[in-house]
Amino acid sequence: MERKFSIEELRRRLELALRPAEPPSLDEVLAAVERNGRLHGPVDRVFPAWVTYSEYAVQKIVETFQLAEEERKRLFDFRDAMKQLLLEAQRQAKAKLTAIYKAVVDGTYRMEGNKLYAPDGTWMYVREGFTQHIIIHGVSASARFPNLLKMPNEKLELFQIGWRASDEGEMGGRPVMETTQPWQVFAWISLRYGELHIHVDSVTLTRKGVSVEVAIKARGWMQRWSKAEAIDLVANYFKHGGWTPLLTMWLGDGKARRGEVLSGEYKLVIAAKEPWRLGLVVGAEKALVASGKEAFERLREAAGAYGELLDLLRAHKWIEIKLATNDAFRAAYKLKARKRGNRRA
DNA sequence: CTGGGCGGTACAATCCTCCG
DNA sequence: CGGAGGATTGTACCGCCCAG
Repeated sequence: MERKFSIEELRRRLELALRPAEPPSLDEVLAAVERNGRLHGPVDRVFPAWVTYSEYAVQKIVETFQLAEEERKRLFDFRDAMKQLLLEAQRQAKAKLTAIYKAVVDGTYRMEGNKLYAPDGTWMYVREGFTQHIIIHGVSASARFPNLLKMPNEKLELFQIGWRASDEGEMGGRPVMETTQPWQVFAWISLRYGELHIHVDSVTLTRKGVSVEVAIKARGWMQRWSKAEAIDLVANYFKHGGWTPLLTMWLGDGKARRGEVLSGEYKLVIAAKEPWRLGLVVGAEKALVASGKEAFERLREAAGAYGELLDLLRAHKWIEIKLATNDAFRAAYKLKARKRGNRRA
């Protein structure tokens, strides 16, 4: 059944998006990132959450990695650029959504093609069957990100291939990442360091509040692999016992199944158009690449120093690997979950 | 060439129904 | 009443065009 555009539903989502909200605490932000990697909520909560996360990540990176003065400076510049972009995007999003909300309430809006217009010309995509979102215009910046990991080129390339095989795209011959998950920004640019072009792309109205899409182009790298080539490379390395590209591919397109891992069921399932290239086919466009606790062990080992970064980023999929491979971590996690459950009950 | 605007859509993630 | 699988929703990935 095709989703029908409903003005009542739009109004509900706009109210949620514009609801006054306090900025979240760092703990709340990290809890959201650990849960499913995403940040949702009113505009006044989501943008500050992104800022808080970026500040946290940069601070942690500085504390964790040995960096030269110049590299630290670049990191702080990157953080400041992100903050400025996010706050500018927040203002623009708020202004646009407010104008649209007013038009919806007053009944002064007008539909044309895929767009809903407010009287002042502000518009939003509302096409049937697609996500309602506004485009953020002119909020972009150049920045540089240091080479934190300083790994040998051969190892770096293996990680890059995995991202390319999953979430990484291409724009004008350069690698790009568009994401609504802040941990992915840092996990990715650490492997595509150097000159970046950052762009706040759009703000989507979801049932749980808005989400923000950030696009980053790595200007210092050429895109060397097509999607299909990268997937073949991952499969080939894996056939010969290489787990490194599989780790980043799993971070991108792996199925996160925390419940199964917590109940002792260990399966590495990856989404792919041609799943047979990767392993046993388990349902439409899904491959069971490996199973057993050892598979998660291999992924954790393959991470090496990259694992330290994923640790501090609190990436939800990395947490799954840790839950599968670290008994103390799993026990602490279950204890925390139980406490939360008790409080609620 | 790069940056930016516009838009399209495949498919992953999540929700929810319904069947045993 | 749990969970398989279908339906819905959101995101990730893509391409084209234009200006500077």
